[in-house]
Amino acid sequence: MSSTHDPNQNHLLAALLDAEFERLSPHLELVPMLLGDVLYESGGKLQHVYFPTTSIISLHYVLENGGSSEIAGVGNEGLLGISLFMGGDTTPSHAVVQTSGHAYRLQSQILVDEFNRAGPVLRLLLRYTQALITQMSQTAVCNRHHTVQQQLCRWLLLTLDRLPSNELTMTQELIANMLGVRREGVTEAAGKLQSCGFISYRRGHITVLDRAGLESDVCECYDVVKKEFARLLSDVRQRQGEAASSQTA
Amino acid sequence: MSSTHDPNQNHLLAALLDAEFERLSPHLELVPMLLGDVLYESGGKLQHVYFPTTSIISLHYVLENGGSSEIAGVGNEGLLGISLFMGGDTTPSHAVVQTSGHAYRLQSQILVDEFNRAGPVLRLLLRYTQALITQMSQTAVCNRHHTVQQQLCRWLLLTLDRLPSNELTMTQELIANMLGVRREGVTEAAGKLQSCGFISYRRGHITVLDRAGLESDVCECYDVVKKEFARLLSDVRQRQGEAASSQTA
DNA sequence: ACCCTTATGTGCGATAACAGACAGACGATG
DNA sequence: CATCGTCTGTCTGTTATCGCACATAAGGGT
Repeated sequence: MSSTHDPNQNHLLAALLDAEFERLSPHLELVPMLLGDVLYESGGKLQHVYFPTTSIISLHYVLENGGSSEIAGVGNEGLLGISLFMGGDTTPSHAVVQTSGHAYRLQSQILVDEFNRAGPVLRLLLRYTQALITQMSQTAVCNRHHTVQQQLCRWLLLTLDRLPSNELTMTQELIANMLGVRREGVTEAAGKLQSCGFISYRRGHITVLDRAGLESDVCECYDVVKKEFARLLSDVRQRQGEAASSQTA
Repeated sequence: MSSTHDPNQNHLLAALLDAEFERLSPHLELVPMLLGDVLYESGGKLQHVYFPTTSIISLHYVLENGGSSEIAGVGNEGLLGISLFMGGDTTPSHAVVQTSGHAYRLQSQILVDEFNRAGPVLRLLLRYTQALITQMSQTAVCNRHHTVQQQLCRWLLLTLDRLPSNELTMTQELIANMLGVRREGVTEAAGKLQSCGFISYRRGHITVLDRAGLESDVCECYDVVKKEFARLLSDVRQRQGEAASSQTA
């Protein structure tokens, strides 16, 4: 990874047909994404859509009392900014960079114009949106029925799938904000995972040592989301059959 | 309500322009919807899309252990079957009739064809889908952070907004399934609301006596959802400027 | 090498919701 | 009017998570 950047690192961009890619390509702008960057707040209007390559963006809702929960993450499998083409321009959610890295961005209007051609790009983006809906829905059920530890496993695995390495830079406090639980709850759950040998961590860095171990602890929600993404998006990897098509984990 | 049925009772159908409505109208079929009817299960394929008029449909996810949670409701403000035009054909969710009544249905292909014209219908349906996304997201956060009683208030108000009367036919057991909590939890919360004089109930029938009372107990989630629906869909009430445009409660 | 910010560990009590069991009471049905 | 299935009320104990307070430690900056 690292030094060379390529739009194909984003699965949606990689799935475009040549004709569509050629139209968009001149407008793609590589931008660095830094941990904590706020891309929009509730009701804010996006100037760009972002196609992450090595970064991960967290979509979450914030309550009046300060509580919050992540409802979905956006990594190299997707894009940030669906409200632009869905027609609402804004959403009540917040978008924050959860993992530093890069993304390609596009002026909103460029994507909207392409969407309005009502061709393959529209169909691809709508399929992605449906996969995102599944992720949000499953998160809702998971919030209700599963333990913090199960949810931590789910979150770790979903994050891991979007990263090139098995190490993530992330404090337990931030994870707690994502999951909408207390920091101490994450400390406890992470401690158990570490004593099982599944992960090891030190001040803001988590290394996954035993992916299978996490998978044995995770709730079904992880699988549901992964399978739905695979079903909706795996067969659209159309252009340049090359590169890692490891969508299904 | 009752004896006369009119497609305009569904806000989405009412929002169509004359030209689009004329195309779809001959294919609309009025069907009764009975409490408990299963319209689809996880992965099942819909033959029709449904535009509820006096019925309400619950979308929920079911876990392997039998637990479940409603992630959104669909009443006269919307339609059931977004996965058909989003491109996935199916979703992992279940759809069950929550309140008996009627709906207009349309052969899937008819709606998909209309959607593919990429005209006003596409734009309307996508705006509705975005509103639905907000509802799902807010439900996810609400599941995490708010008490059963607050969620019961939210659910009662959202249901009430879709009904012509202030009485709903619904056992506490069914409500518990919707909210993803125990039946006893609903009994307790409903008991408090009754002793406050906000509602009264008897074996499967709940009458809302003091709507403002419920609104004073509800969490912010109700307002967020209502306002987002109003923002996204109130200005699309295009055809026949008549009728109750009381989208905003 | 030191300090000092910041991340992590841990120990309370409090609370909301769960799990299961059972009593009572409504109201449809015959 | 009597019966019986089903809905509702309530009790017990248990558990997960919260909320807060504070101790410890890691590691970057000067």
